[in-house]
Amino acid sequence: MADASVTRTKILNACRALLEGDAGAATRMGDVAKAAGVSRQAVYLHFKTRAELLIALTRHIDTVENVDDRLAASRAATGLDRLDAFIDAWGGYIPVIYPVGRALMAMAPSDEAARLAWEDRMTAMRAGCEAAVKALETANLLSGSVDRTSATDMLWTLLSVRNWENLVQACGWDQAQYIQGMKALSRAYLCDKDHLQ
Amino acid sequence: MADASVTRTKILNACRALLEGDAGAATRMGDVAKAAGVSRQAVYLHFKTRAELLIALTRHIDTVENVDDRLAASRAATGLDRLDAFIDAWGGYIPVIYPVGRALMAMAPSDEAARLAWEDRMTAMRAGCEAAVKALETANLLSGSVDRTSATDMLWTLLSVRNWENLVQACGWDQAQYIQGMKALSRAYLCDKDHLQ
DNA sequence: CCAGCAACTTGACACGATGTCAAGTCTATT
DNA sequence: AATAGACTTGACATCGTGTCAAGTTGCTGG
Repeated sequence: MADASVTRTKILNACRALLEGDAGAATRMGDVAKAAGVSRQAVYLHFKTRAELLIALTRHIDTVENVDDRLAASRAATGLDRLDAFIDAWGGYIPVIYPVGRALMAMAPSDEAARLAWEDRMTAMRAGCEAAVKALETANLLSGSVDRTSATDMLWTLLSVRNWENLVQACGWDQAQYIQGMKALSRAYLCDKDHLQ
Repeated sequence: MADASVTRTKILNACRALLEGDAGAATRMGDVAKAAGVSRQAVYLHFKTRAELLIALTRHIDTVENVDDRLAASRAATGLDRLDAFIDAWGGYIPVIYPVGRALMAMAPSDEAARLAWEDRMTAMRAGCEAAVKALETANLLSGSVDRTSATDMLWTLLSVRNWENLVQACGWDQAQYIQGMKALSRAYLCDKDHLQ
């Protein structure tokens, strides 16, 4: 399939490296081409638009970094463990997709395709939040003062990439602190105080 | 002073109206000019760049909407009341600056001036978070498991415009729900469970 | 009354990035 | 040797920002 083309892969890898570098989200199509050692047009032959390139890159990273495996662990757990496992899995994946995510988020206001693609990813992540909330509910750990939807909304918001960005990038938290903080935070909000161990 | 110029004010008001309208953050300099009933150049005579216009608009809104008065109430309160009052004040102000903030945030990745200006505002907001945390600490209500800085970092993150955007715009919460949710959330994280009423 | 200044208009233009187009080159395959 | 596919080259359209220069209008002080 087209996904296996050598050039295509070179472009994706070059793009990823640039997004992780100093230029970051400002990376241009020409920069990608140069870094991949191909012409600018070659990039357009594989990806019709910049948004398409970035979207393809998220999928490429998902594959290379095994998102599915990462998230599998959380699906096995129940109760509070499930919440923790999900935060470990997703929270641990954020730094991985962050560079592309950042670029995609940056162009979202002006590019419908980018916006939709990122929105889709976030909707998928929301399903994980919902499952975690359901697991809490099943274990009778969900606070009586929040319904399932609000709980999901809130957890989804708390685990947003923006919040990771703020804590880790702006506040200088390290990854472990972030994970711990998010576990404590969501637990504090979602669970009844007296039900906690 | 220049801030009083009729044309300048017309431009600011037109810009604000457009940012609050459908076009939103995509509002162009030409659109502003047209809406203000002046030439595009007139806009540039008053504001050197788009970023400068947006920054001036935030200040204009601050004045018109009395940010200072809004925040004054929270400065009088102590303990848990201070946290609540701050959330009421800041949380109630978010929808007001959101349209400009959104435009400023959208251009932040590519425009240093816009980034710095928004960062400054957020730093100012952080001071309010820090004061609220200090008030909790003074009242001996701050959880023993968080230090003052992490508590401030977290509260600052929770009260970010992005989180408001996510809950209110994406999840469809109404303003009152948002305020209530944030109060419950920050209280749950920041305060010791047994110290709560 | 008019000289002069300040604010605004008009229209052209440079720039930087995306995306398009057409023609040419290179190479593997048959 | 002909063909097809992948890539290159270089020109070009588009769009928004920001700049520039020359004109217009209206107010004001001498």
